[in-house]
Amino acid sequence: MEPKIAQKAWDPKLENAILKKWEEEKIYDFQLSDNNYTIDTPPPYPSGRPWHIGAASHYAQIDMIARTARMSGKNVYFPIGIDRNGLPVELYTEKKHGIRMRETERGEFLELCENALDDLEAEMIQIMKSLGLSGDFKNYYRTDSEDYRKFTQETFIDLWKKGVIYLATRPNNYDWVSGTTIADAEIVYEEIPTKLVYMKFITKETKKEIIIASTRPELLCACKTVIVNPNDERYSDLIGKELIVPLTNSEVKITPHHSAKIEFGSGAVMVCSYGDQNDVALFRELQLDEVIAIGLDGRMTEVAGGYQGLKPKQARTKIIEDLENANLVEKIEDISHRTPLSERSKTPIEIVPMEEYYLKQKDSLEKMKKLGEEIEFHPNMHKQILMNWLESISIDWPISRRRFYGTEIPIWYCNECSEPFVPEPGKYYRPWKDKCPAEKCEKCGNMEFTGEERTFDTWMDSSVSPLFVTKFNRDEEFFKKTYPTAIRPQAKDIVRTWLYYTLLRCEKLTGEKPWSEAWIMGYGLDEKGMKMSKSKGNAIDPLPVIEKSGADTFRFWSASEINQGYDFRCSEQKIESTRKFLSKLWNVSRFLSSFPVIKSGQLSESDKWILSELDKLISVCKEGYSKYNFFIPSTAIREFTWNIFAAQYIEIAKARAYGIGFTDEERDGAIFTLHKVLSTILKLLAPITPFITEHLWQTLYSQDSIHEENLPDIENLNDMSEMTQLLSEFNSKVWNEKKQKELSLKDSIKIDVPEILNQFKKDLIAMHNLESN
RNA sequence: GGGCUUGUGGUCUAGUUUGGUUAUGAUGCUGCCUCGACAUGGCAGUGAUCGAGUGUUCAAAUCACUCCAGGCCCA
Repeated sequence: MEPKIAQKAWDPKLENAILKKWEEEKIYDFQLSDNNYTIDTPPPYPSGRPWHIGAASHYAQIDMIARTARMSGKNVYFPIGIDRNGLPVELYTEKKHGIRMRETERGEFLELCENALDDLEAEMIQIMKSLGLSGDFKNYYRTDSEDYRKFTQETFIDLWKKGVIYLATRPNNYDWVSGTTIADAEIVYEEIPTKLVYMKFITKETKKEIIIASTRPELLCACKTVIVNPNDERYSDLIGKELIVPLTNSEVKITPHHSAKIEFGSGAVMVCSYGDQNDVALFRELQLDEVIAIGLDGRMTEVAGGYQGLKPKQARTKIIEDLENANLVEKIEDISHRTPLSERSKTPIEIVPMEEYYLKQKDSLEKMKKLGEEIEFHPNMHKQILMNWLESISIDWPISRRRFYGTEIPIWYCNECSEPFVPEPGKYYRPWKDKCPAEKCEKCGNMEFTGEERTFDTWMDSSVSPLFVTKFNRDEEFFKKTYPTAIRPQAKDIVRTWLYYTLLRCEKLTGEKPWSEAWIMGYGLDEKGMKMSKSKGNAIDPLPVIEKSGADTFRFWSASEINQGYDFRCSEQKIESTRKFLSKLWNVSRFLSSFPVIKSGQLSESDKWILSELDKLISVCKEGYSKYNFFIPSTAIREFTWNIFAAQYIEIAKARAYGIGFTDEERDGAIFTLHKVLSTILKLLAPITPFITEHLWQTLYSQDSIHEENLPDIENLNDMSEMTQLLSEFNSKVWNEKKQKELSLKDSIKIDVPEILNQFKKDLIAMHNLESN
């Protein structure tokens, strides 16, 4: 009989037609029911070309989660969104157009950002679609849409009213030339020659001289402690004693701290507000009172006494002079110092306390730990990232940014008394250009307002994704039936940001956890295990890879090569070689397509054996799927299909399937079993490789989509797995002997079937053309 | 500098939780083979002192400690 499948290999080009069919038949459309399974899909950020191949792999696996749930009988809600707020697009736009954000009119700059995002987004959507994501593309959302930003603002207003948001002045990176705070990403470091001044401090009790080296002597007035390494024997008897600071004559304590390097300078370090980021950390850790020595104008403040009004560099020259005149300098070394500069103005940044908005989090940490305990993590080890982070949180969350492309903070200030006005929720507010909705100030009656120019930290937007997709505050029934969502799939590098902030915000807004499970994926590295980056030139563009090898190949590679939660290496060669398995599956199907699909037959012992192996496979796969660990089913299916089903069983059953020397009932047993095994394999594999399984399923077994089927159930058949190795050893033995005697495989040979394989004797004799006893 | 994590044939990977024959599978390489699904195939072979060291034990890839190298996040 002619095979129904004519082509000799799986052609990835067939994927396009299948995609189109799925779209036309709307098989993944979501209708609200009582059995909803909501995925809090990560909205990817279009930060530049090409998209990260690790991210593409990540989304392929998220789709496997959706398909697994769907084939387990759940009503899957799989929203698709794009995250579009934040710094990267601003930097991308500045570079692309050769402009500067603060020198460009705000509205104009926002438009350029939006256009850039549209371009990058189009490519990401194309990749997600061609990967076969069964998500809701028709209603995909953007975090910079009016709707989403309105929602972010609403949740902020809610929290403002609850009193968990406050303004506070804390140290920030500050570029006094362009008058703005600087994100860490905008700092560049340069080696700059500077003077290391060895100054004489005096112990209060014994009047002993202690030498302390610093590159920032102008900050003596802001010195609050001196640290020494606890292992530094020179100072061990001075720990806890007081020192007199030169010139200012204030008193500070000597504190032990591991960050003091014994070999640098004199080993004793003065801690000032703020010489560098280490000072900030120490002030926080040791709970010191900060002194503001440098103001927003970039000049020394009144605490600097006689140096007030000077720029730090001028003050430094002057203070060194004064120290030398007072004989308070031991020596001065010329050194090269790694200095943080503003990328923009190329001037050294200062760390200056500035007023920003904060969201309270310190008082919620115990609650967060409890929720963290309740959420099931896949793999469980990554729960530790969250727990460790909760242990180390020491300040509240600063949520305001002095940037343009983000959700605006919806606040106006009275020009007269500075009283803040926070509007009613329900509208999208842009205070930098919109008129204040209030007629007059509630406090003083003044009618003039100034809009807030700052935007939110981008995590303020992303952290409400589960609330946005479940229509919190906008569709009560929908929300009730979809929240808390089922699962949060995400990458491991943003557990401390996205996962944590989502937990925090959702708890504060709803009192509940946002999801029951969290699924954490590792990071995609290059083939040598190094981080991929455009500058290193080792980034792999996923689009051509998917176009060449096909989405199923890419997906099967992702499933079978990536151990759950661990970092993984990406190599084009590896991806391409995965295709061999799909080819094997195709040809097995092609062979079976020459036999009719029948409902029953008389099962031989070999049929019972393969069905018992199949039963074991089902149980292994379902166990893997229940943990959303696709490595387990993909490798188990490959092993079974290739090395047991194709290599052993098909060869054993082939002669019987052709019916030569067997009764019709015996023949039908083989044909029935062949189809039963293949159709089960296809269903088991459908969540991982949706295209080829759909094509084969519809060609061989049904008009309907395989993705509307359920995963097969085990039948608890008698375990015959001890036969598997015996059969394959016997078959190898026959094949080897024929080879040694230079016989063709169809030639007859005299070998006895061993006693233990007696039950398979008839099949084995026909298979090998044995002249047997 | 701190926290978490990884290190198994040329390459990738299973096994480490709970120590126990000859360390799993894929890929690569070599040789042979067109036998009625498949040369994108079949068969056979090659190849690992399990990152290094020390310790515990009758027994260590597996447990403990130290070191080296990579990754992620935070300074």
